[in-house]
Amino acid sequence: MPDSRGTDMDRTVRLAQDLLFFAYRDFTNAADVLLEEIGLGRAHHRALHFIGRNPGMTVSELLAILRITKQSLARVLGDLVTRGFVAQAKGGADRRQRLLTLTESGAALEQRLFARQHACLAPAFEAAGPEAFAGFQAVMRAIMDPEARSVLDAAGDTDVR
Amino acid sequence: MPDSRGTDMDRTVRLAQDLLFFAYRDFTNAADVLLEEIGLGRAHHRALHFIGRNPGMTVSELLAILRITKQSLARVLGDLVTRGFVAQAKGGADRRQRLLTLTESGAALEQRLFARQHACLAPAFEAAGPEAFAGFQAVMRAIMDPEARSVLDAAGDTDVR
DNA sequence: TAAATAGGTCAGTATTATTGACTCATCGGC
DNA sequence: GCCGATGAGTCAATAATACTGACCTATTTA
Repeated sequence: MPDSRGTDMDRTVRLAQDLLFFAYRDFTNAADVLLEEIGLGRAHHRALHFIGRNPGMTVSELLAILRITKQSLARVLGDLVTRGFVAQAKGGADRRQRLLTLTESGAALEQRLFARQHACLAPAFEAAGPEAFAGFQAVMRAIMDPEARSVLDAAGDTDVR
Repeated sequence: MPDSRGTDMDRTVRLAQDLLFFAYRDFTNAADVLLEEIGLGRAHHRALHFIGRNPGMTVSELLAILRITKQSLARVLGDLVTRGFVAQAKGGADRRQRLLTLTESGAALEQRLFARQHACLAPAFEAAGPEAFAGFQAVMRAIMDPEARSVLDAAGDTDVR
């Protein structure tokens, strides 16, 4: 006999809190074993993911997406550059910028990490069906702030349908 | 001109990675300002949330849900008990157990934190509509591991519809 | 030329988590 | 009633991720 208090929307929000916690936990866990083998953390994975998704992006752009400080990113990015997973090139238009790309081995690593999360997510989407995915996408987009939505659109995350 | 490589499902999974990252980030951020005022962290919020949702749960059950170690929980739970937000009662059937409940002030605090996330989530669900929410729920349930799904069911998270 | 911007760096600290090794009280089966 | 298993708590050391604040360099722009 759970929460029978509150409005319908209150109960919906409580449910959603649980859904977000468990789904996000298991989604991120999917890549953890591999990350530990390599000796990297989730922060490194996030950086690899977004650099792979937006090749040639600047450090500022990555900072804006991750919403962490320059000093926090420095450690992570330093590790990735040192170990040869990420390359930095001077910007053409603005030579102060460092354009970030994955190296060949960085792309290979990202691919292996991607495979883990693919194994977690793809069966879920198959099971739930395309209409459910459309609803999922609509809700997730509505939850995030407008700036994140435009980042998504800029990245070419058009409805995959 | 983004990822045109990979299968349709590959692109769907890439999109989902972004959706999960941004939505979860902004969902958790919603309560952060209030948490900082109170001098607590997200880990404290998670504990308050699940204790409020499952009153009388044991420490073991909470550990199983959060999937952290006893030592990690000890700090968080210690803070919450010391500051009078959580009460511990000896179990009736098994007196080794400590049954966790929110105190009056704990429930009040959880309510204030809940309000922040309500303000983030409710408008999103209103905007996306009930069918989208159903799809969101189906996908999120499918992403999490079976154990988490049964925790959800046990908590009375029946389809809110 | 001067201010602003992109990026990097050093130093110190906080939060959340980990592993490992214990103690104590209580339960349950024999 | 004893004894191993279990629920909970604790001490100590460490790691990952993040923060603030203060600087520095190179480059762009007004």
